[in-house]
Amino acid sequence: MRVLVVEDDEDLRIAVSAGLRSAALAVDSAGDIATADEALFVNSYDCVVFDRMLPDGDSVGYVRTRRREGWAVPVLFLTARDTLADRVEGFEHGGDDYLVKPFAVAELTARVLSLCRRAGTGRPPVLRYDDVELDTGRREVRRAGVLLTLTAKEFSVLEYLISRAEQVVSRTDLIEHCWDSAADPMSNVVDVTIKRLRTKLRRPELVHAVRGQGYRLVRTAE
Amino acid sequence: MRVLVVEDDEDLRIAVSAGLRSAALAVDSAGDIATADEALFVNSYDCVVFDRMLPDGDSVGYVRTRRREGWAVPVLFLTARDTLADRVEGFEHGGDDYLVKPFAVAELTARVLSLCRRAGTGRPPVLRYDDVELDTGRREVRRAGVLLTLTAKEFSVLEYLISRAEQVVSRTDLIEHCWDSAADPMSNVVDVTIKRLRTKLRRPELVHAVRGQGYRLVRTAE
DNA sequence: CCTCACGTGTCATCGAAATGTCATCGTCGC
DNA sequence: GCGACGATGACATTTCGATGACACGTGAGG
Repeated sequence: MRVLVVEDDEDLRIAVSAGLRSAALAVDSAGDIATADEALFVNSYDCVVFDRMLPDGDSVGYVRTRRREGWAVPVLFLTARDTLADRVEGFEHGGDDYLVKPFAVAELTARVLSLCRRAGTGRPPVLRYDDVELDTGRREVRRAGVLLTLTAKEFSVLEYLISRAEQVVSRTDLIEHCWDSAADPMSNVVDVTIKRLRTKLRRPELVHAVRGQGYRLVRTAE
Repeated sequence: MRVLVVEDDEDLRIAVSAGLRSAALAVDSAGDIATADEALFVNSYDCVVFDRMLPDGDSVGYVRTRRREGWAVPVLFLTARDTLADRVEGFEHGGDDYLVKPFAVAELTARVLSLCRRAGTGRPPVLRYDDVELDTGRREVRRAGVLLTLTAKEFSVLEYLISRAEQVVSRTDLIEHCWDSAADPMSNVVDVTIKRLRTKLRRPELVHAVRGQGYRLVRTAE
């Protein structure tokens, strides 16, 4: 799960990013609409957190424009109390949410996670593949009923793999969805993470390497 | 994102193309099915906008034919109100959409973007030829239902052959599509790969050599 | 403030699998 | 039967994933 945070106040941006990261999300951030627009163009995000007022304009207007083009990524707006009134403008449509400043980072995190989940349009909160169960809400993984302790990255990678069950997922896909833009696409982080995941799953064949293409989950009946 | 617009009315074609370009899409256009077919052959598009009636035929028929070959690019049809009735023919299947003339360009743009996105999320296509099934998402190939383990090159070559089913494909074509530019066009890599592919398919006659021309898939009516 | 545990990323190495090269053989069309 | 071209098997090379060791940063707790 990858999130973009757009907020001009640097302290707040850092705090929010840190909070989201601790929930196993990959976070990029921007300080204004122009930078955000660029990031949105280059990467794909599961959710965007927009401060309402930014140095180069009102983010609601920006989002509304993008929506007309068919853009559908869920957005959470951060509003100052005095701008609260015009929330009825309807920007909470399209599965969006808002939060009034000041707010608890934990609260924001919960909402962002909920938005990400909702984006999967009816995607069940507990993903399953073979004897693996991944509870997106509790952030728990069980294999054959046994609870495993996965790290944030491992969880995130497994979640993505399950959501694309049986399909081949390239390293690039994984880097784009589970790491933020600071990640080096040339390194073998993905390999290493997969290896650690395999070890913890205690069933290495489950995550199958497709030479030159990436990885895919396979039922081990083969 | 790259889109092909097929429309015989030049004014409309220009208007539509301009609208789509303003949404940051790369747009090519054609005035009839023949030209469109050529463009589709040469390039790959994320979406195609087809006028329903074209000087050289009904585009629905064309699309249906291509679909049978496993072609899966999403299509949006532009229909005149009086042909609307037969939309129930079912051409909106396979992730397709239609729009009744006259329409707002903004509306069209939104739908095209939505189709492009959906294409990304939807299941990747399964190509078929005779008793050979090639699942591009899982990177699996089955013959007569039996799962085969092909290498990346073999897969890529087979994919290309199926996408050009029954057509003669020259070695040069194959080198250009399945190898990177470092490949030596004088070597016999292609021959060797074809040989390995034949062996794994356990039905050598399927990939038929056309002396001096290249290779083609043939149904073994023998 | 120090230390320790943990998450995460980097690197070097190893070995298997994939790919390419080459020499030789077979066969198709004239 | 001849010659060109494709088929084939053996062998060489390259590529890529797996793996273990290690490095760095951070946060909790003493």
